[in-house]
Amino acid sequence: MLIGDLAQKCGLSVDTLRYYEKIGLIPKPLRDRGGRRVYDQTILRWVDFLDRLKATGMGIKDRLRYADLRTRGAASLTERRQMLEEHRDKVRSDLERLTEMLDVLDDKIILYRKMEAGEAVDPSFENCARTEHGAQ
Amino acid sequence: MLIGDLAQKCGLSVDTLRYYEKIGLIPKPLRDRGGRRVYDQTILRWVDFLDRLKATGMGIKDRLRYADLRTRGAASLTERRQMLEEHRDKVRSDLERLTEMLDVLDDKIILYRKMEAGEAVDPSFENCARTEHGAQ
DNA sequence: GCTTGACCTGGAGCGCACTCCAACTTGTAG
DNA sequence: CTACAAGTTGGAGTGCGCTCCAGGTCAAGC
Repeated sequence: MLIGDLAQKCGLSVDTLRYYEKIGLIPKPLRDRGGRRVYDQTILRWVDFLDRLKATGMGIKDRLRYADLRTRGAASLTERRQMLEEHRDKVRSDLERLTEMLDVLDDKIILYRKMEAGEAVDPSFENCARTEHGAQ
Repeated sequence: MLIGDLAQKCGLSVDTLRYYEKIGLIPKPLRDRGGRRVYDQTILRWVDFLDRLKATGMGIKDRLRYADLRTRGAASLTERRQMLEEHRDKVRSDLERLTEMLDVLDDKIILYRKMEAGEAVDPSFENCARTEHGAQ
């Protein structure tokens, strides 16, 4: 599998893959006679997992740290688990914050609908800590 | 309320507040005789709301767009509602993705624990699309 | 043999979102 | 009156995460 195929399969650009290799996020692949990178299937799982870490808000430094641990093999299992546990906790609290915000958004959307309908809005909404109406 | 007080109350730095003003995210406040910015309480709700939009992944461009609409007053209610609805949908799908990822993390952490305990791991995990073990 | 397209490298550039700095003015406490 | 903390400005710098570019090589199809 050449870099273009991998890019297509994992949804990253060729440039991004080379960038990831440069900073050490993905291991250096073998090369063919012509010097082209040749990947095997296993890289796909790794790239996908990296993508999940990224999608859940893990920055490049921590992903690098994790990638580095990974290259150390089984000896780093415990450290990796600890990283994942910390990250999981972070994701959990992100989830809570997001859920909360979803409610705020829903409330606000309902309020806007009412205002659009010309309904008189309870003036106390002015003092609702979760509301920013902005109708000046 | 001077800029330092506001900064403390809303948890942003003085520099960030001035930056937000510069790019148009927050309205230009009145000034006192000495040229210092003087904020009233209402700014707090707005800054908090902006912060929520940011915390839920709305970029600066969209926050700017929203801020701009806000300055137009009631005439922009519908557009603002539409923006919020779109954003809410995005947040909802983020939530789903995050929840899914949480499961992946939990699975992986459990797997790591087992591996740490020296348990033989079902070789089929190699082929589990959601798993990236990295134990080389 | 030649064209075409995918690959290679090193390095520059970019958008976001701040963050810091120098040099200056102003308000307040002792 | 003086010291100093906190404010002001314009502009430069930072870190992240890519993204693009020039100039070159290589492999495969016609």
